[in-house]
Amino acid sequence: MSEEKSLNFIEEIVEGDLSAGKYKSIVTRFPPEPNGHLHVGHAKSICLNFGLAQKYGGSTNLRFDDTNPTTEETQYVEGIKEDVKWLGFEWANELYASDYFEQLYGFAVKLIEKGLAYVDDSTSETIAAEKGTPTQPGKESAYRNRSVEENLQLFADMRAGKYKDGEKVLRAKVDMASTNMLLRDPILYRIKHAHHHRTGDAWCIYPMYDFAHGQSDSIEKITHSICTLEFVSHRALYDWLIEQLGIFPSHQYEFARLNMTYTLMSKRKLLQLVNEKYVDGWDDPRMPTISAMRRRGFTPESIRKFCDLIGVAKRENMIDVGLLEFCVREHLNKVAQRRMVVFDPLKVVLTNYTDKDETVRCEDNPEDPNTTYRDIPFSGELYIERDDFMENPPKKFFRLAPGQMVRLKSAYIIRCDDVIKDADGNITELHCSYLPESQSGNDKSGLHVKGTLHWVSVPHAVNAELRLYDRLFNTEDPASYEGDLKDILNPGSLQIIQHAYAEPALRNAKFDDRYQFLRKGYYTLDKDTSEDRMVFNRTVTLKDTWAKEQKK
RNA sequence: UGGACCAUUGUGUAACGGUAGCACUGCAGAUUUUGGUUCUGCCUGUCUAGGUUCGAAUCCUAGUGGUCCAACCA
Repeated sequence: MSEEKSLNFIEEIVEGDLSAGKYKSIVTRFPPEPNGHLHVGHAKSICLNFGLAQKYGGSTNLRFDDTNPTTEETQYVEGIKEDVKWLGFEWANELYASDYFEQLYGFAVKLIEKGLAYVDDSTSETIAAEKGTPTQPGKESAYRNRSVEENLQLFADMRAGKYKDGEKVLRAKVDMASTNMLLRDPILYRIKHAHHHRTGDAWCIYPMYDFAHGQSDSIEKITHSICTLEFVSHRALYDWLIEQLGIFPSHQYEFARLNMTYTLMSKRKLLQLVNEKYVDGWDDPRMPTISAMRRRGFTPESIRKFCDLIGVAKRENMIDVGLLEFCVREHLNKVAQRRMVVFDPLKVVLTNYTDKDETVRCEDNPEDPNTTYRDIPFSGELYIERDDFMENPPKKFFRLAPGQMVRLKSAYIIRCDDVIKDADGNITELHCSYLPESQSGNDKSGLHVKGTLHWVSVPHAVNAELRLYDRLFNTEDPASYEGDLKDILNPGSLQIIQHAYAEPALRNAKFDDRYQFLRKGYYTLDKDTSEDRMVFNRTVTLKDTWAKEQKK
């Protein structure tokens, strides 16, 4: 029996509408503005919109809200499409608000004819001043009562390019005294002599969000138009315009956007990080963008799982970034190929090992019942992790120490006999003896050791560069920090290990392969990899209870 | 100081007038040739005050707290 999963409030609305017969099927949309790249907050919205249509048998449009030509670029359109696809969703139609410019113009004319819109010659300063404040009513514009004919002519002249930017606007005539600021004669059209990424120079007037979004929804017969909480007060205008225009009544529902600890979600600030070179582009693996998470090695499955776990509600929230990491680990644990890589080498010489061409067999993924195996070359000179050895170990240190034994993963048990140091007292290598009868899978030693270490054979080791990422900010809520962003950047957010020693199987690593470097973390090949240099990104570390124990 | 929306363990999210549950985190233990995984157990919560009701997290009122609204941005 599968357990009944409770519905979120939007699913309840949809189920209510469906069972009441209000709609036969639903239509949703994901409406990004192509002025930046998508981030994990958008992923929440994507999963919600596409997920709803999937669950209830409907369809979802991808609609670019491209009504502001000065900030929007085709480059972003392409990036957004790639991101949505990568997340695993298919849109029914690829649409653009700019497809509707002619229709929208017609809607505006209709409003003018109904006496519900007028051309205003006021400067933006005047309009702002007359708008009033949340506690004081606004003042009606001197141009508010122009005749329908005059408005029609003026609006046509606006379109014809007779005026300069900012000289005139088209405003709705609603209520300057409304307690809802958005109803105080909102601007519908403004003049912008700017090149549009799709319509080129065909237009010099562009509709505002409020006169494009709801109308586009209506044109596409969107049944459930889902957006974030800051649009709650827009809903009154949304409904008013649809009613006055007498067009298909789409309905808007609002949910709380995603906030996550240690991460910035504002497109403006993310752009700033890119422009001021605090990160290396939109897909720098430390960014919360979809493209960055992809490059870093997150899987679409794990992001979808995350979006499922965080839920959908109207309460402001702050999700622990650890939950995202949990979802990534959970999925990667199931699919990642295990490999051994030594980050900070300490040489181990097996004094009783007589050279033979030996390989040891190791499963690629113990979580996979159908796991494949690979042969790893073994030899008398090995690298282990420097911090897997301690000369004076504390209690419960299950790794290597003088006289102590550990198992080398998939190979033998070894004992540390001698610690070799240079003139300055630095440990340069360890002399150990191995127990031939302790061979992995064929252990007749009768011993059982607490610790198992990863290792790499010195003569067979291949070189790789490792990029270890940590949170970009050192404050839990960077969005609420008011000073300079660079003051809260985590200086250790990127640590590069130039020369790590990897087992030879890694030489065949391909892009999109997911690896678990044993006892270290999950890694994936970075696009900076070239013929002569392999670069791996750390997707996320493994849980490390030993590190936690030590902090106590 | 106007209006709108919101308030459940540390963080999220359920409970639709009838036993406050789930996940993450944290803690303790078992298993483990990854101090990973897996498994078991445990901790912590209904913003406050009134009211309605046999019974309130749920409904009502007031208060308190948070978020949003005065871009020719979306």
